[in-house]
Amino acid sequence: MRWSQAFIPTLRDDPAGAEAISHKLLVRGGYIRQLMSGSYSLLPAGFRVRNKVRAIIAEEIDSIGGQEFLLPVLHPAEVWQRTGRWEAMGDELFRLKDRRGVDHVLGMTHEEIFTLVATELKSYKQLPQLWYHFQTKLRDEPRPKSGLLRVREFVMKDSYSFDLDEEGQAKQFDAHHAAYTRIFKRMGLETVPVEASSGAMGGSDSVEFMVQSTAGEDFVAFSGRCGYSANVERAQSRIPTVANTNPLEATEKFPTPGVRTIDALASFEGGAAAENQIKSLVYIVDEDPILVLMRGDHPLQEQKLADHLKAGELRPAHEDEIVDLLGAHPGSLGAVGVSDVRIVADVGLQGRNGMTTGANEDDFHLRGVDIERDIDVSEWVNLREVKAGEGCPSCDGDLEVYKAIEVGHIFKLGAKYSKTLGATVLDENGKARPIIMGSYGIGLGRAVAAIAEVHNDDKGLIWPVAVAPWEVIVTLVKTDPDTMAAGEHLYRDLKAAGLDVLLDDRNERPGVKFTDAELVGIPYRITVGPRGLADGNVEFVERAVGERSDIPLDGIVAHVKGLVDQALAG
RNA sequence: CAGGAUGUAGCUCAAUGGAAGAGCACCGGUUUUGGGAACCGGUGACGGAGGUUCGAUUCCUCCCAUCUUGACCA
Repeated sequence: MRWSQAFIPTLRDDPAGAEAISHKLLVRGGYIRQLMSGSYSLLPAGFRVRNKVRAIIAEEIDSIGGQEFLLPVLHPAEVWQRTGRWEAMGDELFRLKDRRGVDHVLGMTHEEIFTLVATELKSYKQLPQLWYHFQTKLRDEPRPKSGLLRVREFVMKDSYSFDLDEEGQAKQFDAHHAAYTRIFKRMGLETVPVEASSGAMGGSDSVEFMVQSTAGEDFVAFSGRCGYSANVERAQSRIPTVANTNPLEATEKFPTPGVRTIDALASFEGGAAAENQIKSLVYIVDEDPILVLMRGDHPLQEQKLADHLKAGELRPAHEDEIVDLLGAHPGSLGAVGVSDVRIVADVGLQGRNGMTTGANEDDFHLRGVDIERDIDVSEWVNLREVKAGEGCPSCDGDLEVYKAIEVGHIFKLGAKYSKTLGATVLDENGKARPIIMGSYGIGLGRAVAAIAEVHNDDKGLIWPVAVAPWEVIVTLVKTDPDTMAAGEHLYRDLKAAGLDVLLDDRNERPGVKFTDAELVGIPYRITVGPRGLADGNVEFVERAVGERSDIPLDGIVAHVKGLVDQALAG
């Protein structure tokens, strides 16, 4: 490609309102342009990067037996209604009607449609299967942000495995795990696989591939000693046990005028330390209220609650709903004497007595509460969100918590979709069995952004060779006939060697060209000018290193080719 | 959906209740250049609808859009 003919609109200024480094640099480097919130056009350079990411993924998924499909984006609502996700997905699902008034959805994922195709599988002899496609997903995100990191329209590689039994599915899951590790490594991403919640996808085992980055939106709990890693949505931790104090024969109601918070009760005369309080939270789960109990100083991890309840929709109850249910306002709530509401309590409260909690009467609390004795707990669940500094659950080290970008996610789906959509095969005994499935996703744009987020400096992007839009740029420092001729020649030789080359033949000041090359982030630069040519040399710079060296013109192609091959070999 | 912020030229930003400016970009010309050069000339903007006012880009209301802080996901 000749830069003089190329559309690579670089910008001097950061786009207004951009926070994430990848967002700023991808816009400034001429890779992407925003159409609207959460929707970006990929410009030629951006498209090239994405295609390299795509190729790496396709190669690795093919290597574990993947077969590429292309399934529709427009789906009949009826299929989503059959699996219950028409309701479960809520507002995030784009819905539309056709001219006859029939409901349709724009696919946000493809479990349903792939499963439908899989209903043609009839015999265990046809299994296992591994199917995938790269397809646009549309999600009406509540809040798109950070450029390509969180958008409403994006291309995802999603694969789906089909097996006769859990054992076969486990193999495919492990194969994906390994393939994902290779994929991300090849594109220059250091990932950590973490235990995760499978959320609305519905599944059992679930592993997310995380890239540590302050631009990320997930929090990962990590033990440097043993390597334990888990999304805080799932993470466990060890905390010191709290000894019970002040047990009472029976609960005792006492006035607490104006006390509405844990802190206020802790500092209130006759109150109790946060660790000796029971925090009572009311949630509405798919229309029904439930009462959630936590130790006063423990935060609730909502996803843990949602996972436990297998909830579709989960939200804190509104104040009027709370008053209707318990007869008091938030700040004076408790579970003592409550019998007609499901009560889910955190395991951190098990065995506790002498606790203080709201009396379900404004301005009154109860002390001396023995949880097992006084509260009708329906189930004990781990609901606490871990904090940095707490003990690792699998070694005696401490946990740290860092921000991360989720670049890949793999799930075991079991028979959830095959059962409801009728994807069954006959086993050796001629008995129909629902196919056991797994699903595995990687967002292309997000991967590109994650790479950009990690590989940059104050001058711009620094693409790993494997995903760079061009592997090498030839910068003509002057556009006189001799330099042009030498540059053109070199350009042809580099291309003949199989390299992706960009020739900067623009009639611009050298400074402009150097700065642009650095912003765009091309890994290797060859500078051609009259000065060097007089000695038979060109100048060579590796973007990541920045040091210039003179290399004979007749050896430069082999030099660069060698470096590129080495980089691609990993 | 709730809180906060912002909407002025292609981009990044100013100013103003009374004829809207800059830098960069772009077009024409001079300059022919080893780290975002100079000069001359030129094109080009007040998100939308109401309201207050003699007069609104400015003040008010609503709408829309974008960004940002909280729950979903690749």
